[in-house]
Amino acid sequence: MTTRKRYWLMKSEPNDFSIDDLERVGTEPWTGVRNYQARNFMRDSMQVGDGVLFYHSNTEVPGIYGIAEVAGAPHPDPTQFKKKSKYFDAKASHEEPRWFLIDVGFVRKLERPIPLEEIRSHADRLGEDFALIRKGSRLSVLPVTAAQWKYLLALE
DNA sequence: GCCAACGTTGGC
DNA sequence: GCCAACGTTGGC
Repeated sequence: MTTRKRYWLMKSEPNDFSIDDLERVGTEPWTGVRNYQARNFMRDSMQVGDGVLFYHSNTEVPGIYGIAEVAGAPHPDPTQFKKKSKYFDAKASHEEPRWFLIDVGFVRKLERPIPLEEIRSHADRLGEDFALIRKGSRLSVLPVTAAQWKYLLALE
């Protein structure tokens, strides 16, 4: 059974992994998410072909910098098993993995980044429940409605 | 670098 | 199950 295309926003610190890095490598396994809500979105709700807004956090001008897509089915995050990784999780096992990820594929960079500040100024149109601008929300993987997707990209 | 907000851990 | 302590996120 197929389900209609969904939309997401995924945050990354550009010092760590930027939209330019994604353009270079083409596809990247989204390792290192250690938040259950974000994991659940990747494990349970994301489907190949879903749209992804690529967001730069912890940077001079935080905002949406590009478009990506879900490029692979969910599978266990290999870094949880690697003792030397900073994402190692002693409570995870191959039999019972705790962390799952999807692969993210490059689509395009935005002609013009959409700064968080500008996104905030459209809060009334985007809705109070939009997790990106909801007070206190720090989710690094979050759902975007089709209407929000369209509205945000119209700002480009 | 600061710090508010939030999530997780662990003692009890 | 409560909640204090701690760690992390991420804007500023």
